[in-house]
Amino acid sequence: MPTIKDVAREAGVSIATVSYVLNNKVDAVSEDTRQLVWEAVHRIGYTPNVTARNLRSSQSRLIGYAWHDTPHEQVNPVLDQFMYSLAHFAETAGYHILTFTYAQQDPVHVYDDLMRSGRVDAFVMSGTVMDDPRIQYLMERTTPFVSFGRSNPDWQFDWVDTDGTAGIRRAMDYLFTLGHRRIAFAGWDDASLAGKHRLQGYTDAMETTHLPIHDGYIYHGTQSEQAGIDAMTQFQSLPASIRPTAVVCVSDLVAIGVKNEAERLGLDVGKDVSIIGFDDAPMLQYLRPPMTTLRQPLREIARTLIEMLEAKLGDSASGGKRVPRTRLLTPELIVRESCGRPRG
Amino acid sequence: MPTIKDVAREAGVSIATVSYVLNNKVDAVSEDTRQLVWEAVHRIGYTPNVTARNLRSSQSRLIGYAWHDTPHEQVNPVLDQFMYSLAHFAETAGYHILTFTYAQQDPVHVYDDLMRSGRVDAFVMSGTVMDDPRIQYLMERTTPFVSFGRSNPDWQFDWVDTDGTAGIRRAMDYLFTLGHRRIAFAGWDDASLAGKHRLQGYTDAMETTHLPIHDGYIYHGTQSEQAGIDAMTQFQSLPASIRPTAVVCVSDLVAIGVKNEAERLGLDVGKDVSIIGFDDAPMLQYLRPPMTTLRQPLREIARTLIEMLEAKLGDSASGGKRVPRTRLLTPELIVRESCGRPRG
DNA sequence: TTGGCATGTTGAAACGTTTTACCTGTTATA
DNA sequence: TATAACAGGTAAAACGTTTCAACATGCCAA
Repeated sequence: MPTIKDVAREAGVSIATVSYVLNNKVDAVSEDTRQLVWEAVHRIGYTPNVTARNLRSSQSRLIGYAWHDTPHEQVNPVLDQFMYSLAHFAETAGYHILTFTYAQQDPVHVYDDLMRSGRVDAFVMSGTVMDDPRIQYLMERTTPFVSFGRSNPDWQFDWVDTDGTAGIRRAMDYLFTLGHRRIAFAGWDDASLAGKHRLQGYTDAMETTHLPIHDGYIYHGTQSEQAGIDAMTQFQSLPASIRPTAVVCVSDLVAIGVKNEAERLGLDVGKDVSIIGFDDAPMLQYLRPPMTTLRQPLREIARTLIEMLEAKLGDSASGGKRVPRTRLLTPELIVRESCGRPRG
Repeated sequence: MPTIKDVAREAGVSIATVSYVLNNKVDAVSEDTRQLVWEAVHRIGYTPNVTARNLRSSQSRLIGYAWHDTPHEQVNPVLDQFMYSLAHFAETAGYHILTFTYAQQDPVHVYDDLMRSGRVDAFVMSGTVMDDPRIQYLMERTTPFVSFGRSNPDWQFDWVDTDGTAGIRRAMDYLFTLGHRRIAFAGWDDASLAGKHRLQGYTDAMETTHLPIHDGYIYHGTQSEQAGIDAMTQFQSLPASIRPTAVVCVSDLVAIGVKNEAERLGLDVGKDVSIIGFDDAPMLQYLRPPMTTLRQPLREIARTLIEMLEAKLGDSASGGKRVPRTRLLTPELIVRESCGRPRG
C-alpha cells in the first residue's frame, strides 16, 4: 500500500504539503503544487490510512451500537430500517457504525471498555428502560451518546423518541371518525415507559371526547400474542351494552393476538370489531384483513440521532457545553382494512 | 486517558516491559515485575489504545458488512439473528462488525475504499447473486472475505450457504409421510440461485419417489405475496384429478400469498391444502393456522463464517495459501399446523 | 537600506503502541 | 578461570498521519 511518503516523493514535495492538499487546507499551498500532488495521488493510487489519521487526531470516527438479542418468538419491528438509516446518515457525517453485543458481561462494562480503548467515539442507545443503568453510567462519565428512547424524565441527555401518546391519539381520532365510541386498549404493564405513553394517548383521547373508560376497557399484559388473546377474552366478557367495538393495541404482536382470538370467537375483523396495532411490523400488511397500524418514522429518527451526535461531538471538540436536545416524532397511521364503521 | 507511559512510570519499569506484560509474553518478564505492572495498571485504570495498537500492527480488527436496504413490502427474514450472531462470534475472535451502505455509489468502489484505507481487515458478504461483481472484484484483489451465499460455481472462494435443496427435500419427505402425492412448488424465476437450489430439492424428491410433476405444478414468480396468490390460482385451475394437495414454497412471503388465496377460495389450510414456507420469518408462527416452514441455521452460519475468516486472516498473516472452504448447512423443518393428511 | 508582512514550503514532533536489537548480570560449562 | 548461555530488562525505531514552528523568498512601505 502506498503511503503519503510515496506521494510526496512522486510529486517532489514534502509530506506536509501532501497532507495539506489532501485535507483541503486551501491557503497553505499554491495551485500548481496542488495539481502536482493530485496527479501523483492518482498515478500511484493512494488512499490515506484511516488508522494513522485516527491515531493522530485521537478519534475513531466510529459510533457504537449494541445489538439486542431478540428472542425468536418476539418480532423486532424496528431493527431493519432503523439500522440501515443509522448507517446511512452516519456515513454522510463521516462516521461508521460499529456493532457489538454484551457477551454475557455487564453491559455497562462493555460500553466503558469500548470507550476507554478508543474503539468508538460515541454511542447510539436503543431499547432503553426506565432508569436505564447504561444511560446513568454514560452520563456520569460524560461519554458522548444519544438515545433512541427515553429513560428517566429527570435525567438530562439527548434523546429522540416516537411520540406514542400522539400516535395512539391519532389512532383514536381515526376510530372516532369511523363512529366508534366504545374503544378498549390492550397495553403492556406499567413498568414499560413506552407502554405508559401509549396508554396515555388512549386515556387522553377518551377523556377529551368525554367518553367513559369502563372497567375492563384497559388490559395490561406482556409483549406477546397471548396477551392479545387474553385482552380480547377480557373485552368480550363485558356486557353487550358496553362491549368494545374497537381495540387499540400497544404493539402489532398484541394486535395479532387480539385478531386471532376475535376470529376464533367468530367475529369478523374490520366489521364486528376494529383493531389497530403499533409498529407496522413486516408481514402485517399480508394478514387478512391487512392490519391498520402506526408506523414509527425510523428514518427520521435515525437522521435526528446522527444530527444530535454530530453537534455533540463538534461541541465537545471545541470545548463547549450544550443544553441537551430532545425530540418527539409522531408515528404515521397506516390505514388498512382491519377497521371499519361499528355495527348498527 | 492514561497511556502505557503512565503505567511504566507508575510501576517503575520501561514501557517495553509493560507491553510485554499486557500481551502475555510470558518468558520476557519475571513474576515480580509482572505483579508490579498489573498493580499499576489497575491503580491508574489503564486501557490500551486500540488505534495505536492497530497502527503498529497494521490491522483494524474490523470486519465490514454491507446493509441491504430491504424494501418495506418485503420481509427480510434473515437479518436480525444473523447479525447478532455474526457480531457475537466476531467478538469472541477479537473482532467487531463495521456496517456500511452503498450510498448511491458503485458497491465495488465502496468495498475497495474501505479496504484500501485500512478501515476493515475483511468482509462478510451476503445477498450474493449469480456472477456477483462484488465477489469477482474481491477475488481479483485477493481481499479477505467470506460469503453467506454462493455466486458462480466456477469461482473459488470461501462460502457458507443454506442447503436449499436438502431443505426442500426434507419438507417433501414430511409431506410424503403425511400421505401427499400431488405436490406443487411455488418458486422464483430462474435467475435466482437460491431459487434454483430450492426447486432442485422439489424435482429431486418427486423424481426419487417416482411421482409425476404435472404441467402447472411448478410456478415461477417474484419474491412477493402476489406471486403466491398467482401460484395458487394456477394450481387450483388444474383438473381435480391432479390438483395438488400440498404446496411447497420458495419463501414465507410466497407461502403467505398461497395461504391467503387458498382461504379466499374457501379452502381450509392444513386440511384441504397443506402449505410449507421457507425461512421462518417472525410472525409466521402467529398465523392461523401457524405456518410450517424451514428455518435457516443462522447462528451456525454466522459461526462458520467467522471461523473461516479467522483461518483466512491467520493464514494470510503467515503467508500461507489455503484451499477455499465451502459449507452447506441444512435448514430445520419447523412443523406447525399448516400441513395435514390429504383429504380422502 | 531596512524591516515587516504575506505566501509557500518544509523538517520534525507527536499520537500510543509493538518489537527489534542490545545491554547487564548471573549461572552453568569447559 | 574464561566464556558461553541465559534470564530479565531497556532504548529506540517504526507504524502513517497531522500540524506546529521555522524558514525561505519576494514585495511593499518606511
